[in-house]
Amino acid sequence: MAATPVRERTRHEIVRQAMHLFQDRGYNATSLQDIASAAGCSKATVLYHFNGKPAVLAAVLEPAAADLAGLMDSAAGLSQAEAQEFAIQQFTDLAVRYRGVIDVLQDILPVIDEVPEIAQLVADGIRLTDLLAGSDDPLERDLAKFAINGLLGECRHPGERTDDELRKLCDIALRRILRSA
Amino acid sequence: MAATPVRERTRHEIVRQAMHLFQDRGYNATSLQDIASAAGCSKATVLYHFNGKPAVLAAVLEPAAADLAGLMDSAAGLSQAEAQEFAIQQFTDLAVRYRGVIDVLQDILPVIDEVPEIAQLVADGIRLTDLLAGSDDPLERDLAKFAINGLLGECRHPGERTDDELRKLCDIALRRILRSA
DNA sequence: TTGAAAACTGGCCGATCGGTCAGGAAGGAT
DNA sequence: ATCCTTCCTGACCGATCGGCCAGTTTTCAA
Repeated sequence: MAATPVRERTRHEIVRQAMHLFQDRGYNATSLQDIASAAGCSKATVLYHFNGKPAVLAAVLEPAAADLAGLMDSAAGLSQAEAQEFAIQQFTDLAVRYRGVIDVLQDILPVIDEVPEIAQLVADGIRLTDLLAGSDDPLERDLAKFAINGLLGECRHPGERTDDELRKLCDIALRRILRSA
Repeated sequence: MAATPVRERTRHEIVRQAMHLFQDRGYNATSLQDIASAAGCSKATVLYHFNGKPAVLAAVLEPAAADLAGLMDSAAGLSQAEAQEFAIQQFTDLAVRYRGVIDVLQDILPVIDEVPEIAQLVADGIRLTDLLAGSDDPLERDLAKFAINGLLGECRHPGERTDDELRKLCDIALRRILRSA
């Protein structure tokens, strides 16, 4: 019965269907009409609840962005070595939990800086790179970026791998490339 | 001078400008009009020389695709260990030489199977993954895919790194993740 | 029951896309 | 100079996109 207002029910369904469509076809290839049809409402309704298509994207990414932001807060004050181990473990977790959402980011990368709605997410992602690097060495920082790119790509095609398989793969890959224990 | 027919001169300029635009804004975000304006001709001229937008993409990727195909031929008959070392060296070379072109692929990945014009390039890319894996172990094959994804992402933003820096980075990253000598 | 607020919608708009076509301009061999 | 081929273009087309708005339906507290 839910004291859930009508507003939240529709919003939630729109976000849910948008996530599925963004995963399947990518953000750019998904139209507001596609989202509306999948959610069982009109395109105008989508725009009634969200202030434009980028706002829908931001809502889809919001849970992951919030978790990442919290993760970054928790890492404050750790030593470089501690932070790297922390980042490997937590980011692997995050990648598995939001594997579908991360997939969505791939389609946005070329124009990610033109989407102000997710600026905080992008900023936290860059900070995460620093943590993963575990050092100020430019080479190690590049390798950390390399690792993140690899991981982003590997989260594609959900369903082809179980969560545990993906977790193991991410953990091994990150530790190999970052040369962590 | 130049036995170069008019045809080839215009075609070449279109491909050259298309490559730049695909790099800067991505394939999907580049319109035929953008390409035509940059090449100093009309959109109709672009479509006179190329049978549709995907054909322009195929022409941009053609040199890299040809080199990759040749590389795969050379690898035939090598043992798994030999092939892995061969793949690491040659693919690093290829990535550096065509760093801009590889960047273009990023924007196409979600719908790459819907572009028949570059099917051979895709097929060779998959075979390359097998070579890099150096084993039939599914984990190693996934790690090879992980490495390729990382490398694809790292070829972005040309100009931020010199060719030598990129070569070194790719070599180190591939060897770490593939645990090769 | 009623009336205002919230939720929702069909229809329309301007812009942009890839692509087509009839016909003009340029070039070269004769 | 003639003529045919190659090269090129402006105008146009249908489709689709994100977004907007006037107006209708639904919800719910009073």
